[in-house]
Amino acid sequence: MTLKFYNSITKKKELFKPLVEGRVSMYVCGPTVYDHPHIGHAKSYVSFDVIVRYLRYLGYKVRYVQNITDVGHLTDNADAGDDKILARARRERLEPAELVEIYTRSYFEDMDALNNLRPDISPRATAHIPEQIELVEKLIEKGYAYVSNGSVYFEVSKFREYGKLSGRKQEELEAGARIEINPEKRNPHDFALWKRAEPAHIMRWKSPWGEGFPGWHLECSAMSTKYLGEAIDIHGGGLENMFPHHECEIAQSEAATDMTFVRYWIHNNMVTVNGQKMGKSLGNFVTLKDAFKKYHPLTIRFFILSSHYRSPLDFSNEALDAADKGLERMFNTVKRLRQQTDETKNGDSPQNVYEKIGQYKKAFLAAMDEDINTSGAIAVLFDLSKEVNALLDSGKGISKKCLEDINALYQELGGDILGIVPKRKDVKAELEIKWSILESDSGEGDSNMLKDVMQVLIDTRSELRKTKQFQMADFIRNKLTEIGIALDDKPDATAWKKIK
RNA sequence: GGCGGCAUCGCCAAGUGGACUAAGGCCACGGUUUGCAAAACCGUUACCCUGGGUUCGAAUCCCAGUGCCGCCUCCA
Repeated sequence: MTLKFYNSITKKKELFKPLVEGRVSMYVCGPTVYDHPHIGHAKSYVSFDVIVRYLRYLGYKVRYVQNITDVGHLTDNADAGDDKILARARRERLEPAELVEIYTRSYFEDMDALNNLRPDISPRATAHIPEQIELVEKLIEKGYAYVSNGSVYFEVSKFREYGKLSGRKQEELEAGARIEINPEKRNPHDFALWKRAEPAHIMRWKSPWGEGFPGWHLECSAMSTKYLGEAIDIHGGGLENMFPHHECEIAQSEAATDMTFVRYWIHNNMVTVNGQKMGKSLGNFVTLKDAFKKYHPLTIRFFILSSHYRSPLDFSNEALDAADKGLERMFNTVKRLRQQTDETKNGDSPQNVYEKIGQYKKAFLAAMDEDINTSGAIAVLFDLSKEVNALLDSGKGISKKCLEDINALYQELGGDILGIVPKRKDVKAELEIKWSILESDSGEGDSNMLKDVMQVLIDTRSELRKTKQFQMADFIRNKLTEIGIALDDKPDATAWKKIK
């Protein structure tokens, strides 16, 4: 195994070696479910999905935990005001639990559409209050935390290594720079483990310190420990969470266990929209539901994977359009391949084809091994497609077995690992209805009547072409194009598809 | 103010010391194919922000500059 990850805490690419051979424990910070997921979520979770898929492909038994934060972080600063879930629930006149349920479902819906595999465990923060309280108690016992007026704070100065992930030194953290001084804290950088609930605060739980709610870094420490143990292999999340969130997680967990919390920290970069940072508070975020109206979810997945997970990604129509076309090109090849597989009876299985398959596979895996270079891996898939198209064009009789093996390679690399090449469905039906697998509104919507009418038109046009009445033939084709149907004349038949 | 990142063809985007005379996608142009198209295939398009330096050798390392961005407040 030569898989390497860029480890944020060492700032180096490192050979990946899990704690327990053959097993990987992986925790990724999940969404706060107070709104529909946006394209930033897509980038993050597609990136980690591919990491999980690849680890599994390499034979690791992965336990992938991704939390659902259903108790809000605060709206503007760390110490005052409503949390986002409460604010939103109030606005929509819903119970917080109701609100959270709606957006949790929305989240999974969109992640499913993007072809992300579900995490093995999706623990809810509110379902783990006892574990969180227990962790706070432990930190108080060990002298890392103190109670102040019904709240509990972590005393940062007690944890020497605070700052080791983000590179921030405690002395450099400017006191009160953008945080209001909170008189309950001994030091402005101390962070809340448990907050006292004001009377109006609905989401509240009983605790040894009175009624309150957990601080915003606590759930990840508590739940990752519960499901993955005190030391885990991989912790993933967005770059913006490096500080303070992950830094605080390290402090809490390591102070409690005296162990190294995480071996590999993996951070993915952010999405910008037309060059501008996209942020929930900036209000310029694009929800996935909106994006899906314009682009197929697989186009968005492909677009995300066409750059590196540690690079920022700019979401623009031009870039998405380009991705859409690129993906369609790849799909066309796969489709041709599958179609020809069905039609082939017998032929050769040339040795050099198998040699090439081996080379492409090797190049693909080499790219993935280098810190999940999906961009490079996709390039290999395009090289392969060029080769396959040439092979299909060549007219040489290739055996069914050989074509099936090429398809299997697409399925393995583009499907199992990257999740962009759909599984082979009923290709026959697929071809009749739409030749682009990209089309989302699948053929089920097409009535038999439409198919019959199309067949009549195509047959009529074929007759015209046979008798060289090209003007009429072109007239039919042009008229169909105008109403959004494209014709494709092939040597033996004519196919049609709906276009945008 | 502190910490960190990025700058590669018209656009997107890999590559981070030697087979780079720099991958791949989009776009454009030329060709093959086609009745004409579409699709496909072939070909053409970059000295890697600027200026120094290290090295036998740099897009890749170091220094300076310019520009852009992120984090330091919740955010994937």
